[in-house]
Amino acid sequence: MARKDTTLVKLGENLRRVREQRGWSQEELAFKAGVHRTYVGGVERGEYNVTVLTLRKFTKTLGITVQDALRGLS
Amino acid sequence: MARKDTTLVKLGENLRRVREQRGWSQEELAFKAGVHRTYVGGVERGEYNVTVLTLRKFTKTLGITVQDALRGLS
DNA sequence: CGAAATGCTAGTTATGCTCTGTCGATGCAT
DNA sequence: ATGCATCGACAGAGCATAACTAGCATTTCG
Repeated sequence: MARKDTTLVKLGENLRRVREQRGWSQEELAFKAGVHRTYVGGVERGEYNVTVLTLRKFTKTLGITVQDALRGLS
Repeated sequence: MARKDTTLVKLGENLRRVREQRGWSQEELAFKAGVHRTYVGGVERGEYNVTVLTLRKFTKTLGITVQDALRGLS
């Protein structure tokens, strides 16, 4: 898909920031959210065009809203 | 995907409300947003798990933010 | 150094999205 | 009252890609 689209990069940055605040590794977040480890990395790098339901898995696990995750996108 | 998931139904309701406020048919919105006619209907009915970039097509066309579209989801 | 965390690639599976077409409801002409 | 056009719900088939998985390379940091 639109690899490295600025919207997706921004989303990835937001998710990574929160994950690091929680002190979790990508693998920990992946397990808690029920997705694959390498997928978390790809999302954080803005390489995947995530679906709404998958995004909700991340935000619920991280304890933030979908709005938070999408904050500041161009 | 998770057809009729409450999150997707809510998203669809939000998008439909704005489209109707604009006085546009599904086909008009589809054309302006660059997606297919039948897909708009499906999204509004909560039958599709939209991706972030597709959601942005809708929100940009409708002149709202992604946050607006995702407002009030359970 | 050495181990854990992450990056990256390639291949597969599941599904997002397109496209064609049918149907019933509605409205508005003639 | 009967065309006939627009609109939206819905199905089925196919293509594009989101998401999963395994494996190894690289970075990070004690």
